[in-house]
Amino acid sequence: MNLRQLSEVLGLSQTTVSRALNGYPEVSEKTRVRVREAAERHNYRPSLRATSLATGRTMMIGHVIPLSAREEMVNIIFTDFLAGAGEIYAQNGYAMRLSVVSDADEVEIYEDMKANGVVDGVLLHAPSENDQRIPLLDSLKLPFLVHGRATGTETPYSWLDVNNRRAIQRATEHLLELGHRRIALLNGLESYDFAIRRRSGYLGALEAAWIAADTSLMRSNEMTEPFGYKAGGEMLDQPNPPTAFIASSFVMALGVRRAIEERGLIMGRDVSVVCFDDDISYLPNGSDKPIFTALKSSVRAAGRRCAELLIAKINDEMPEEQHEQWEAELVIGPSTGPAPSES
Amino acid sequence: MNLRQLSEVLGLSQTTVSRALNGYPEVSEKTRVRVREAAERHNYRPSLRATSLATGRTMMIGHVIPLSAREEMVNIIFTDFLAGAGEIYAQNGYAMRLSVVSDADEVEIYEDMKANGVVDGVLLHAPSENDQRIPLLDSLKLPFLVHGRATGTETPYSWLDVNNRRAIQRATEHLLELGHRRIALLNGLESYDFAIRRRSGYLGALEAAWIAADTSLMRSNEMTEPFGYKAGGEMLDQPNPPTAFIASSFVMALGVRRAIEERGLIMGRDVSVVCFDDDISYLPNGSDKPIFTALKSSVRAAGRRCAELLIAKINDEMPEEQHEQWEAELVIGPSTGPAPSES
DNA sequence: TTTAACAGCCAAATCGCTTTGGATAATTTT
DNA sequence: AAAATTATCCAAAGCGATTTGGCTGTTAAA
Repeated sequence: MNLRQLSEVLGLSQTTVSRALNGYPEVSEKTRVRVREAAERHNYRPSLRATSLATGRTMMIGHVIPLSAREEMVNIIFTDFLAGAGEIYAQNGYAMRLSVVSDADEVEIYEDMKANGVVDGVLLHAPSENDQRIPLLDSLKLPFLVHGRATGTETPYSWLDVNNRRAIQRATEHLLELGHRRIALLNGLESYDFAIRRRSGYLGALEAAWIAADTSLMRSNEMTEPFGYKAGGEMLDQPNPPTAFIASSFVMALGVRRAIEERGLIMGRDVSVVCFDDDISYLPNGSDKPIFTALKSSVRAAGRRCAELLIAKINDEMPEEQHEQWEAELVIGPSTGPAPSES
Repeated sequence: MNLRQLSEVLGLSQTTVSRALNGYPEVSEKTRVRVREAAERHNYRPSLRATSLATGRTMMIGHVIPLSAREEMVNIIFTDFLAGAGEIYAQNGYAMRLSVVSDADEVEIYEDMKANGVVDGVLLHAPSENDQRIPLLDSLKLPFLVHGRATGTETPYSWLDVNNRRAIQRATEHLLELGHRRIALLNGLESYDFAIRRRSGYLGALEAAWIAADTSLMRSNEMTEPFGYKAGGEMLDQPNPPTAFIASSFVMALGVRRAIEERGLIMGRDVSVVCFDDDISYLPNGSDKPIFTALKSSVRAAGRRCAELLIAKINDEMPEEQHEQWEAELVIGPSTGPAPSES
């Protein structure tokens, strides 16, 4: 049943039926009720295809996953972030459009989305330093919101981000206060802006404590369990091993723990570990008591908020670019303790 | 630039331009080249909105996430499965449409999708026993493919599934061969069909070995790390604890391991653990050597294959319903060993 | 040489909705 | 009672593609 058929059944014009259903005032309350009832009775649902051609809106929000970033992004971020965003989208009548795309096509896909008119807005993930997608989206006049930030970008844009620098700085300070001097950083890929900021927080705290950074204690890679295990193990096997680790993700910290335990050491006594915890629903940092000392910030909540901001932007309810910076919460767990005295 | 403008520029009719670009034969090779070049030059891209209204196809495939299942589904399945499916979609010009929906609306959403015409097909996740969505989708004549199976459903439908029964049966047999007699099962939610099949495999193996099932050794819940930890710990604290565990997911097995180690026991010596391993990219069961003895089957590969099958179905290249059952591979790791002798 | 077949192109209808610009009747204002 | 509003409703023009049914010349068959 389409609009024409419904209007014929009712003996009304398509205009009136359309207006009645969409709540326009040029329709008497009596007919509106009559139309609503008929629509209900005949199970009429407007074709979104036609509506979007007529209105230019698709009620879809685009998320692009570049193939190269699959390992890191799809999993860590897309998992809970999308669940959060999806909730808000649903509440507002939107749906998500995910497209996996090879890196070479990454610029073109945004032009396509604009020209094709398949989405009303775009959520940008995991920006790098000086991310080219931002000026591109801006020039395309496609509403977008960035989850994270891109240092060095001159185009103004709206974003929501965790204060990554401050978070890791606090993690480092916490370890310094416990007397640690050899603190390792297992970071995410430093092509991403968040990882750059985290390193900067780490280096800042060390510098403030007059400790020279040791490059043998700094590694950066995809945030997987095996990388945490491997890099952590190698550092522990060094002649002058670290007494503490900062891991950029919970999953990496699991790997570090495995390396520690495999060497007969005890986490929290012999070696301390702090991690950044995105508060992943099915991999929580302990349900009752935490496993790791961590800087915690819910990526699902971020997804929700990003969705809200983007929808506001699409609806032109955002007069100027908005920025939201969240502070991560320091949760003390059993994985950190005083630095072992030198022996 | 739209079709009309392009055709005006070329001095051709819209019909001819459309046909030239879409490879129809009623166009001379000379004009086709001319049209292609002009399209390229003017950066013409057909509006998907208009195309889909005209053709009735949207080049989108729907995935529905019911809110209640968020914890379990979004994460475990959606993570790698979507990455795999997304790859194939991209290769074929499709994109994914994710909608998060509250349970009450779950039936209606499919009717909506059909009536609205927003997707060309649907991928059904995590079917339960006698899943009502299957007859519904069938009656709606919306092409769909089920990842998993739904026991008790009479409607014929196409599916791809792992042989869950056989997998867990083999896991159980492996432990029995090692001499274990008290084997615990930590299963996923048994409202899902896969969990029912796994339990059935477990019970079947026990029965074949003339061992009575002990309900104090069977638990079922969301497949999270904390649940594995909690249930595993409680069982170990029982007067007559199990000597081996079967965990329905890798993440749960991590929880079990934590419970084991916390009690000063050694996994693989004092207590054995086998798990089902979906081969999650960022949480692999060890990169070089496995952590757990496991039944392994890549959920990402399943995503890829499901996408292929569904696309074939949409394109009417599937004469009758197809079924594909995959066998999980038994990987022996250090987490299993002979049952400790009674003392 | 006539006729049939075909290659190449086009005008116009179609998909199903929204929205503009009236038209008509009822109501209010003068 | 006439004029000006206002409340309701409608016809038709869009959105931008695809596709049906024809209309011309050319070429091949009779």
